[in-house]
Amino acid sequence: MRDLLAVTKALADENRVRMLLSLQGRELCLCQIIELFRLAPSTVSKHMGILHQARLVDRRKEGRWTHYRQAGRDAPAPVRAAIQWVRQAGADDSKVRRDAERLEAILEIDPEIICRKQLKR
Amino acid sequence: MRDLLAVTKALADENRVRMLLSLQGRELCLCQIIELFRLAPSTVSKHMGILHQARLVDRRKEGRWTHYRQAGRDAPAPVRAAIQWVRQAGADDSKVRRDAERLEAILEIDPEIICRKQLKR
DNA sequence: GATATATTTCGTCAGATGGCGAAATATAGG
DNA sequence: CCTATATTTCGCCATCTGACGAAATATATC
Repeated sequence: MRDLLAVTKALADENRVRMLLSLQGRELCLCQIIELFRLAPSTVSKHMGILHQARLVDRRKEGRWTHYRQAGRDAPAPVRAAIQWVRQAGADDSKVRRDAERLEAILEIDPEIICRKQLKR
Repeated sequence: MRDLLAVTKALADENRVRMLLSLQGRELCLCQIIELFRLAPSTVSKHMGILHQARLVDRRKEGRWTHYRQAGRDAPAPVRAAIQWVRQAGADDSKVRRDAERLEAILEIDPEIICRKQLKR
């Protein structure tokens, strides 16, 4: 029940659902997610922590950067099923689609530059 | 996104998940659910309302009684998928199992008698 | 229609949650 | 080791949520 609720609670927030879906097929570093959603770094970090604790996303640390991606084969079956469900249920949502579009633009920019900009705010 | 979040928020509470799973294969009237979870009638009613609004449960009014059951074929595909997911993810949870056991005992009793008892509290 | 009763709605309260900025932490590079 | 920088942790505040009891609603029965 604890694991189940960790997943459902993680998915019970719009921003977290959109963050999870923005990791479709690729890995993103925190600053890219911050840029995509334009929320405070601390807020995004907390959200990703909640997704991570529910095992919905994997975390990879590389130097100063933290990369996140959707949980893979090693995740528990119910968690993988949950990701599949969200993908289907959110597939043709307009916000999700617009996130994907904006993400394309962000991926054009060198992450180094993105982070510099964020400090100035 | 609204529909998706209605479902995940509905499932982000332990009592609601257990209530949904107590409707496994059968219909229950509100007073039976109240008896099973020993929460205030108003609380249970609100929970069932949230599950209903997310379309996870169907509601059938018969006289003074309201019967609830898991959503069926007419529910949207993502909702049906969500129910399947919860069933799997909660299948061998100890609380869910104990709920099922206690429910068996409650089903032995005439609902009329259950409701009378509840008024006296 | 008056009464009993099953459920819902409303008002309230305590605790959880999401947001932020400031401070702390960790690591790369001079 | 000192600085810059990417991220996390902490403390705070506004809002949301789940719980209850009281009151309102709906319906069966007298």
